[in-house]
Amino acid sequence: MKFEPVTIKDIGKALGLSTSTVSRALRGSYEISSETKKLVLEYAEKINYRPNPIALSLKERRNHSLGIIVCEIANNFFSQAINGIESIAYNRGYHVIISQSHESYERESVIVDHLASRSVDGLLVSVSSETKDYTHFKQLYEKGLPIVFFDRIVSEINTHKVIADNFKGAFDATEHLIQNGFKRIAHITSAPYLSISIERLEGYKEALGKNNIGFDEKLVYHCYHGGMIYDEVEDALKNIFKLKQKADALFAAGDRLTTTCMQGLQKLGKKIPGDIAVIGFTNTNLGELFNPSLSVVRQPAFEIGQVATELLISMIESKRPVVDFHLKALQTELIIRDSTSRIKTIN
Amino acid sequence: MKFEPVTIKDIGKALGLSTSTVSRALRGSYEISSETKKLVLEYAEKINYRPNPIALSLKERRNHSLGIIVCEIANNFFSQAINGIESIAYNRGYHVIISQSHESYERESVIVDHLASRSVDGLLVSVSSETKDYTHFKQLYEKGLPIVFFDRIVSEINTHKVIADNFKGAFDATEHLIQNGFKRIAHITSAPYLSISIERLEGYKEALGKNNIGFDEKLVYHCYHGGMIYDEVEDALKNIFKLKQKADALFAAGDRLTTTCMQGLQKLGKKIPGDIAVIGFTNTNLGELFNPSLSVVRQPAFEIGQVATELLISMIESKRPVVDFHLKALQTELIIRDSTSRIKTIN
DNA sequence: TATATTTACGCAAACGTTCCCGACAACGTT
DNA sequence: AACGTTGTCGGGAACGTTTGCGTAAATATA
Repeated sequence: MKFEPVTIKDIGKALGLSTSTVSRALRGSYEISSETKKLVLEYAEKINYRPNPIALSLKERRNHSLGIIVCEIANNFFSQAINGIESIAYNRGYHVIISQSHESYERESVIVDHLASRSVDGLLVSVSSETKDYTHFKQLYEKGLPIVFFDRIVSEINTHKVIADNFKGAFDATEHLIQNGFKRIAHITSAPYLSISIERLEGYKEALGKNNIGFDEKLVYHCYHGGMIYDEVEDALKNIFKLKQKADALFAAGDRLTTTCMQGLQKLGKKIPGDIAVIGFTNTNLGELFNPSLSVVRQPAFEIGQVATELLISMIESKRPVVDFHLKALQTELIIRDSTSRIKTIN
Repeated sequence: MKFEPVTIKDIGKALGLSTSTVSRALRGSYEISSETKKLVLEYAEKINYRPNPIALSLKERRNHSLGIIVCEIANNFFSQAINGIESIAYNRGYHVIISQSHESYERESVIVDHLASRSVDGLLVSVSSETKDYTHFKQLYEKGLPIVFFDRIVSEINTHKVIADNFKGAFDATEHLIQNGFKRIAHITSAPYLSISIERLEGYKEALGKNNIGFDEKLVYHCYHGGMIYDEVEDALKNIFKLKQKADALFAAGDRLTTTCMQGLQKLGKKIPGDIAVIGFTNTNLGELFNPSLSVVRQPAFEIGQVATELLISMIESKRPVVDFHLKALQTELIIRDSTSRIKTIN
């Protein structure tokens, strides 16, 4: 099938004008007589003329489009963040191209390449959990492609970064558990080199330390696929219950991780919070429907998307090279429900 | 900031060759000597040359990109469908541009226009719940832009359409309720003119009829924003409980609708299934974590996305005008859990 | 009336690529 | 020796748009 849009040439031909005149008339240039302008405008309206943005992109070397790379859109945090991104982008006249890495380094590299060569004007990225090498980003960035990292950021690239205050969020979650009487708190998190894992682990440790609870490495489990692979999570869970000194609570450090943990615990027949209390970093708004209702640390996903996008667009539209970079950390919200309630009975 | 990619001209200049020679060498044309080819290829590799797809699009009047329009990506059905779309698109060399209508007719028109003028090669769309007028689609379609509708389809445009078997899914859900002893089955659904609403309502009626239960209009409620607006749902729920002849079960006909109903019922303090049994059309995979675990009709979202994409690409790549259109209806899956279990006690 | 200024428009190049066409060697064939 | 082949390569147009420059006619100025 072929789709033949009408061009500026068609208008020119129909009206006996040159393309330059038509172009100028369309833009309302002062050097076109008002009659001609009117003529062109009316005709363009009539035949429903739309400028070809491909041609414009070629000329201006600008696309007015933003590339987004996330691991998965079927993830409450990311779908909310994307809504934030869109809300800003569209207002500023930018289109948005979303791609999913599915936590694969391989796919991420391909996507980055593809997006860059498609001439997106900038990139908004949360790196995949498999990514340890950042040269694919670095190369483009050094060539001048604006990139803003959000959520999972990369420290070795000096650009704007937007995150939730993961340290504080993790600290709050852990301390909440401690205050409710839990002492052996397991921590299931994503790949250890991921910024979010590091930050959240630190917050967890800090809360333990502050409350005079020793840090026990055997209570920390890394699921390299962030909860996307069920067995990874179930294995971690099984290990937790195999410990001689049993864990009495669980802090899950990610959206999918949290829900997958809940599924795993259910499958293993564990009572929450009787056998184990659970709190998770998740942006689901279904937490109150769960059995038991789920205590969560909620990230301001929408706002993170917004802030990141504003920063990116400011980079894109900056005349001079940007040298002053920000790391913005937005506050998380602790929502306490039944999955972490204090155990009343003594078994 | 500026991003200056290397072009075919740069290669030509560096190697003392014309652009045409370089172009041909890159494509491996037979009329270029193998030494020259090697020279060009190696140099291109060295400086990391990437062809500019914008220029290609301009030339070929093809984009190798597909536009997707859905109401919301933060919706289990759609995010899964999008995964299906991507899985096919990327394999076939197409990029995917996702846009959200947020159930607004206004936004939908703008997006359609924008996408079309951005020269996507085709459109995959599930219409917004506000959309009653389809001329924005028709115009483009008649001009030759391939469009495939999925999920919420529009009957008056003759093209490929891919849906779940909504009739059967609704029939199964309703009959399941009936078989479990429920007789006054409320039906909360989306805007009445939406294809999915019509099909599901028909299935619901059919199941009632087959089981000799009279259809009562007062049991059917339309939430025009498909569960996106909480109050709409709460109002419907309140009405249900105000009925003289009380409803004993609820069939919710959408993803967001189902979860929002659950939230509403919780807020109203209703016991499920004691006060009212619930089954919903939803693709959440968290149904078993709910309290009570949720019976659902699951749509093959991923497959729907795949099939729709295959059909779209076949339209795009077809040499001759496509005249033979398919309506594919994929089977739903009934997953029975506790929210519809037979009531044992008599209050 | 001759010259300067304004008004209103067209020409052509450019963005990066492909591809038709033509050119010109170095051959082999009569 | 004259011709046709073959193998390599370059020139230039085209895709749709913007924009610097040129220019003709119309008007204003001297």
